[in-house]
Amino acid sequence: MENSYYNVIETLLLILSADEGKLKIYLEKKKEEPYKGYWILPGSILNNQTILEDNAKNIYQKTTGLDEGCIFQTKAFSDLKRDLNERVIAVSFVAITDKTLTDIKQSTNEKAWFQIDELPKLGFDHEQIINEVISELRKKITTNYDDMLIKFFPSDFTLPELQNFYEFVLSKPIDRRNFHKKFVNQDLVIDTGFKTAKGSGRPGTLYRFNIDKMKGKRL
Amino acid sequence: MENSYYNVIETLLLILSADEGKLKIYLEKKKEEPYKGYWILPGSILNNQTILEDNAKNIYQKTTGLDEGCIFQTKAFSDLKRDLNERVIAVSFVAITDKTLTDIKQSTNEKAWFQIDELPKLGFDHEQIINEVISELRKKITTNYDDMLIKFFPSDFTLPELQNFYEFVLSKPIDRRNFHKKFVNQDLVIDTGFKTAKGSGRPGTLYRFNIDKMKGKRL
DNA sequence: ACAAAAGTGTTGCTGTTACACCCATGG
DNA sequence: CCATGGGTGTAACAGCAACACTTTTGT
Repeated sequence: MENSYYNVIETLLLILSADEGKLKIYLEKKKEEPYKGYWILPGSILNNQTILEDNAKNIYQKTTGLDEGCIFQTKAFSDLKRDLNERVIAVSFVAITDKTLTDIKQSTNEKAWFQIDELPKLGFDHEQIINEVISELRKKITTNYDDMLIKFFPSDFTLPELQNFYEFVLSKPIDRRNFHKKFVNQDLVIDTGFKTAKGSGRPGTLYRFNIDKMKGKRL
Repeated sequence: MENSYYNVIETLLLILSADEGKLKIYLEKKKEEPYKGYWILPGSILNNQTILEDNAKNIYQKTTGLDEGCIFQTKAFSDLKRDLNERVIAVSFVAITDKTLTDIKQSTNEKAWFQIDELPKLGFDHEQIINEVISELRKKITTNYDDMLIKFFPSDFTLPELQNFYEFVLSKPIDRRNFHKKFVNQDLVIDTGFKTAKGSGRPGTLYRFNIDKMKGKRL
């Protein structure tokens, strides 16, 4: 590999969702060598007539079938040995999907969702990329920096569900009464009037975020 | 320009400093066409045997003469018309320098420091890049996210000096007594025992950040 | 009736806000 | 002695942390 000012760039997508009180990521199983049988992030090589954002959106669309979505750039990775042959620079993006889109949540032999603390064997440096990006993201979610917590709950949720996710991301437990009080007393959530139906135990109140109060709110 | 999977990448450096209570940026004046006489960010084309971080460090070293420094990656810009000929992807980095390094602060015809709210005529899309990156950074400084405020004050400072910078970045005034109390009462700063010498008016107490208390502290 | 999950109240502490006067230095 | 800039106290309020029991549902 000779010295050159031309570089190969790929876009990698971390498709995430708050599901069952966990932070989950979508991965695909590699069907051919190299890394056959390993899991990888969806991605695509960038051509010089496309901007990074469009490349990321295209992957998102092809992968999930969704047109809209919260997608944002995170970090560029440029280690010389990232790929097996020439150096490929990866620009990572995060896409956040609503937990209620259960149709794309079906696991098959080729694609599946994983809790970010239970990742399978990953190809290339994708494990490192996921860890770096998620580590940054955890801080943003738990402080609601860039309104990141809101983005994971665009539709209705119960406070225990929100708390489970929050505790999972924060990796430590929080007092339930204080958590509840904070959101209700400060009008950060709005009672939809609906309750959860199924399951044992008392049904939970379904809330949604009060965007006006929640935007810019620091947790 | 034909379709290809090879891309040109440049690294652009935003060298910043908290000086005289303002946030300032280092710029260079372009001596040749295109954009002759306009100001631009220092930068360098990336070759495929170098990682982005090293490229940024090299620019920093050549520009400031300093070996060490707080440098971190911010965002990649990939608009098709960024450059005049083929599309060049810019990966921006921020470098924060100590305000006390006054020797590199000397303005010449070719290089100078500007307050980020008083930028000169800029070449390429560098104004847009600066605005985007600084807009993100302002939020981090004022909330001390990623300990960003600390990074701008590695050495001694007076509380009024810190407050001036803070108000400049936040773009709104703060009560002096409350600002003082916050930092002193919570032991976020340590009295060095020294005072400012020159100037009219009562000398100010020189503090430095109490790193243990300040790390992770949210303002 | 019991198991499972959701809901709630009080108290003390800590930090925030709003507000006006005194102190140390140089000229 | 005056101009300039730095340092300080208090009271009302808001949010946070620590604490255990009751309510609603399904089985």
